[in-house]
Amino acid sequence: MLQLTKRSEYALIALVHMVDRGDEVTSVRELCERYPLPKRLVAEVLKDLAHAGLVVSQRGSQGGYSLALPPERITLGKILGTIEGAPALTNCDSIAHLRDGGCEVHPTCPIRSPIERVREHIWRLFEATTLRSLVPTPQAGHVQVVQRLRESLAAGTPY
Amino acid sequence: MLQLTKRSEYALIALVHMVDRGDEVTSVRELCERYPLPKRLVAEVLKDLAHAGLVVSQRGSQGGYSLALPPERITLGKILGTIEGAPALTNCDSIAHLRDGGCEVHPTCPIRSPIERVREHIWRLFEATTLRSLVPTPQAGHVQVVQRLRESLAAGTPY
DNA sequence: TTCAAATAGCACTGTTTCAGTGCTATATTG
DNA sequence: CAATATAGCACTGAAACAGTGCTATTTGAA
Repeated sequence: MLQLTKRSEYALIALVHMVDRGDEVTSVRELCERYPLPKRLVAEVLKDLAHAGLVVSQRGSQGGYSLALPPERITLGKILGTIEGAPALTNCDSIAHLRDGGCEVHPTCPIRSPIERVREHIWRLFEATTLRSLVPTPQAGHVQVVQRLRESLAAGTPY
Repeated sequence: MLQLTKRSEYALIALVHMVDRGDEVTSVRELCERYPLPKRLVAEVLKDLAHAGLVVSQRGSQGGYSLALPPERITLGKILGTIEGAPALTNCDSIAHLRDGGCEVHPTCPIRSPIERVREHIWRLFEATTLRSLVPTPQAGHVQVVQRLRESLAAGTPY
């Protein structure tokens, strides 16, 4: 349940790898030599990340991808939003559905607003989680996320 | 992304409705008269909830379902776990996959343990969210969830 | 007793989403 | 020019999901 797609998984692997690489470009070939990933699919994912401005591409021989922003400024929310689309927990608040005239169950639907709060909390977690904090070695990222969550709770917002 | 299934949505609608009903049984017909839901599918969902012990069924005429536990003791985690199966964010830690010898990418996979922490945080949120707190009218539930999250953070667990 | 209303159980179908691939064009380096 | 990369677009097979068909069983009431 609530499973991330393979695309998101590959995106995270690639991005974390690029953090280690620093300014050097990372090619799809390099990624697939280190991890057993399907080359063409990883290429598609990286194209999406480049289109979203999270990575920059260098075409041609010796080309590849590198981070477009420092890893502290790339959030898990932005990554997942790019690969999997806008966040939604129930079908009520999917953008496509709202465009068609809103939730059919609403306003009698009793779970819409409460579940939305849960969704928003998860989304805040994703937006508070930086790419830097996903890299195992430095511990600073984790502290930062906990700090921001504390602030979020202290601000009085439910959940 | 991270969309709940229709089954989970129907389960939540039914359970919230049962909170309002109190000790009186709620039939599938009653639910589908109030909300525009597919009757047979809602019936399947309620059967699953009954099998998991979250609701008790009363067969025969004038039968239906009612909560097997007070709404304070039914968690969102238990509900979603029942309808959608065990929680997993990446494909690495799906139970079926682990049974087949573990993640193919691991141990070179750099994102396994960090993303697992995110998953655990979301799961804790689900387990800290009671059915009572999902019912709009009383505000006590929300306070309770925030309190439990504060305790979780104060205990020093990351995220 | 008979009937109607309800759950129990099981299997099936059509649709959608997803993982992965084919193919061609374009850019860059040597 | 040739090799190696990304850019773009479309397609296929498989899996998950929404929803339905059908029959059996239980219960309450006429």
